[in-house]
Amino acid sequence: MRAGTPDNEWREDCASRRVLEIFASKWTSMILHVLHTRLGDCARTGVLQRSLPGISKKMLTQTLRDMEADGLVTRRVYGTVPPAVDYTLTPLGKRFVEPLELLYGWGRQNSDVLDALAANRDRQLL
Amino acid sequence: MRAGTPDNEWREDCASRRVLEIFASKWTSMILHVLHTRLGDCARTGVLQRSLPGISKKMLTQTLRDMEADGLVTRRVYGTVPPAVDYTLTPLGKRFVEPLELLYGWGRQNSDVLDALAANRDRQLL
DNA sequence: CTGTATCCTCAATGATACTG
DNA sequence: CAGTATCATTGAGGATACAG
Repeated sequence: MRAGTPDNEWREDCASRRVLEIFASKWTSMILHVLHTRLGDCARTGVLQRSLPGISKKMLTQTLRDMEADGLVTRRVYGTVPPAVDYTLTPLGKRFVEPLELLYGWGRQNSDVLDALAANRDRQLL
Repeated sequence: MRAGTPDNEWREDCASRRVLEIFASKWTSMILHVLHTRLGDCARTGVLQRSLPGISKKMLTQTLRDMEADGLVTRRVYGTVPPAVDYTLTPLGKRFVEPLELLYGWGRQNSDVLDALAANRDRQLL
């Protein structure tokens, strides 16, 4: 597959496709969004969890660690008892908020299209 | 989870989140993109397959059928031998090209950010 | 040419309980 | 409070062979 792949914009590593891969994880986009728009780019673990109804402790930590590895957030540990940890959006992370909000903005302004799609899906459940 | 979910923008069915769900499937976005930007909104199965290096016949058909169910494309079968089938982007489908190209456009103009992310990931593989 | 039918694998996600 | 460790689930995606 690698050898036969044409040198065009459809390669696995083309810029366009990589944008979507970032948001492939179920929670990454929501963490970026809530962190930036509601929590001032920085928040403690507990605050994040309460801001993301439905997320489990496991997925929260796991996603945040992945984001840290990607350089999207910075993890700070305070040597207190009980322990306190917070996550801050990095400059790189902030840049990824841009395309995300672009998408969210489109969704908010085009809810009719999304509703039409949902209607089609419901009709399918006959 | 349903009962305890606050009535805010984080509900499973909020408009913003649904935009990303559309592109959750690995091939949907690429089919939309190639169909619109390179194939004049309509193409036969074989053409699509050759335009999407790496896709299997199974995933191609499956994704196209899902898109048809969603009202994104129209499937036309010609009673010829050998059989011919083509898929045409619906008006609804065309509207979903918009946010997709928005995202792709951002990616093309910000490849430096995507490269930075990739670099972080590589560094992680030490 | 187009599509179906199996079988298979693996990674993402979640539930639960435990630790410092 | 923050995080780790298991275990289980499940659905997406792919390989292959067959069919109309």
